[in-house]
Amino acid sequence: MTKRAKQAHQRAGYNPSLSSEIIDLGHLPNLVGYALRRAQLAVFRDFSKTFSKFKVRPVQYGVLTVIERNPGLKQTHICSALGIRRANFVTLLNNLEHRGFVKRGRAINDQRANALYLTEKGKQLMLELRKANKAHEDRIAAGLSRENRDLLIQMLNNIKFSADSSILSQ
Amino acid sequence: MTKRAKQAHQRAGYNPSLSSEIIDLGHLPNLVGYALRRAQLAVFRDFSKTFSKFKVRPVQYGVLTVIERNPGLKQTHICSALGIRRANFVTLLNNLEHRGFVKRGRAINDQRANALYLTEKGKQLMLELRKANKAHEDRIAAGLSRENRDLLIQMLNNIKFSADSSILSQ
DNA sequence: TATTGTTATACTCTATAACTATA
DNA sequence: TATAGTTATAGAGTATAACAATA
Repeated sequence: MTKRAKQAHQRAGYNPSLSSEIIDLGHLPNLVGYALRRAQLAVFRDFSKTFSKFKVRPVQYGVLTVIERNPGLKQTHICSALGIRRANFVTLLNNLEHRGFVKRGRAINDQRANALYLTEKGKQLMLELRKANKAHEDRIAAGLSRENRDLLIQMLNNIKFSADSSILSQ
Repeated sequence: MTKRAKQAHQRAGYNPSLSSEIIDLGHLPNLVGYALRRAQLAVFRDFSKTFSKFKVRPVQYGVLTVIERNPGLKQTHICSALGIRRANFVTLLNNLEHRGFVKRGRAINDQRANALYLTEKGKQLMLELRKANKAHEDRIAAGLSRENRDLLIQMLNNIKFSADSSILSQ
């Protein structure tokens, strides 16, 4: 790290010499919620680093994936599947459309609705994103056996459904 | 759900009749990052519901726990341990102090620093919060055996450290 | 009456810069 | 020079309300 970068970190409040090892976190490290939050932040950060050259955030990757797998889907359906508010989805989609990855078509049976498709450019992008995502996924699961990785995902899904059955209302 | 509540949900974009089961999410459900995000949102929501009567959010519970276990700690140390920016910690702490749970004392060896302590009211609150947290934790781990719950936390910590060694810089 | 997409808006979270007082 | 706490501020992310066009 350069001296300049170090000074920037200092101004922003980053102090690498302060280890949390000397501080008693009590039962926090043994709580599922705490472990989840820290893990999610770490994974999100690795994702951002991996996808920064594409200017694609996790939620955008999710949206592109769903559109690719379900061409012609309405905006509301995607919102429902991914837990995004209709209102917030508009800006997100505008961005993907302006960049030429997604196209808003007219739905056949409903003049109110848009049918969403990937453009050729969007399909090409997905080829790149899938490769990047593979590398990202391998990295964050590096310390896990195949069985444990599958078990982890199964347990996470189990938590999701047991703790909140109305996940779509977020 | 009342009709009024249902209409409020509708205005806000919530549509319970749209199940994501009919939509192909591709590989998303099999990605650690996606599963983590959904699980974390669900756990956060259960936490908020459980702690709403105390007006305590997850990060506040974390801060109170660390202060309780390490009386006299400086603000910077808590920030470092929990991954909170110094600047953002001020407002958070002001809130806990104004409500009478935490006290800013003067540090003995450093006139710049504050030494943080729980007040009696804060200690009493923690008795209640620990009970609420026990119920919350039992609920989100309801579908997991003791061994699997421990394994889950171990795996989450493993992800955290392998994906990002500079977690404190967040 | 209800739904789809949209705009406007507000609130929380997170991030950086810069200041002061001390070290 | 560096650190502790603070203020100001800007950017995400997420929430609700309300409207026009259409069902």
